Amino acid sequence: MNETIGFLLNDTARLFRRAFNARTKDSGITALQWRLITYLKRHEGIRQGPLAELIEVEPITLSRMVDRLVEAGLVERRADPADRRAWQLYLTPRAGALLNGMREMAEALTAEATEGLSAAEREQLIDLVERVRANLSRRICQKEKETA
Amino acid sequence: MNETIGFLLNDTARLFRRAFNARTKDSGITALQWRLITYLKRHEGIRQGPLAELIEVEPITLSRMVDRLVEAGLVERRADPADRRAWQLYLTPRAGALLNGMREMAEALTAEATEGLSAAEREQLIDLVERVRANLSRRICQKEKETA
DNA sequence: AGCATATAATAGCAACTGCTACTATATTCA
DNA sequence: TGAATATAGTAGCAGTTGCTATTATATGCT
Repeated sequence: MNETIGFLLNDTARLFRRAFNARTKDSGITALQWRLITYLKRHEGIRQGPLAELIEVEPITLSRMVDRLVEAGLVERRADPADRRAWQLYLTPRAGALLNGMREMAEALTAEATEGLSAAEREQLIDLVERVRANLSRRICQKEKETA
Repeated sequence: MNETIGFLLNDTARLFRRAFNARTKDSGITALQWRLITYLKRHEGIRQGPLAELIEVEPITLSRMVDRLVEAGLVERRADPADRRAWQLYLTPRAGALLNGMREMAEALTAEATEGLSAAEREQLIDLVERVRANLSRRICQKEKETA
């Protein structure tokens, strides 16, 4: 009732993260690192800036996530031949191996989290949250409107 | 489509937090601190452990959040006369003053975030996310089942 | 060519989060 | 009463996140 949707989302996301991390404790990879890797798999060679924009985090946040993944031997930074300021990001073979083991667990966790929801309700949940995300996302990018 | 509900929730919650914090930058209070204060307002005198359980964070997480709020002069720790290990938490008058100014902003932000959603859809969103949260919450507390 | 501006990435700082381990106090039970 | 156990809270460590400022390089304009 007096529960704000923002806090509700935050709580739920945190519980999700916690459950995910508890299941991957031994593999040494966290929920968010796994997510970054799944993005990277579909955009190999991407530079940090565009990747940060893609997942909507600040460049510095991505930079440090990449730091850890490089240190863990899962991601490789290669100098961009066209721009000496930039890095291109690539997965290592080790990351690919990890991905396969994770997918199953992630799907199982998603199933547990949405237990009791019908297929239609799951779709609706995703649809509604996506619309909220789009609203919030749009709001942030409105800084660069005035020059148009 | 291949967007996991967990990551979607996480993203949306993060964007929400970011938007909230951008609006309260000058007041020096963050989204999560505000949330803790709203809980505290309804449970003055509560001890840290029960409060942590209430908002489902680890005791140490709450402990450090309280540290910051005490330092900011918004919360007061008083020794529990019945248990010398425990603290009772109280809001300072300054916190009450802050609360009033925030509520309006929070409601406006919620309205922006749910723009384009009908009243029925908003209710459904909250209902669905609450059910997911309950699933995740239950799953964590299952450690202490076997002794029953 | 040379200067002004923009961009890619990072450094410092701080808040949020949780795991494990620990201290201090309380409770239970022999 | 005294030892074993449980509980309240905290310390250390590490990952995630973003703000502001900075460095290095690229681009645009004169």
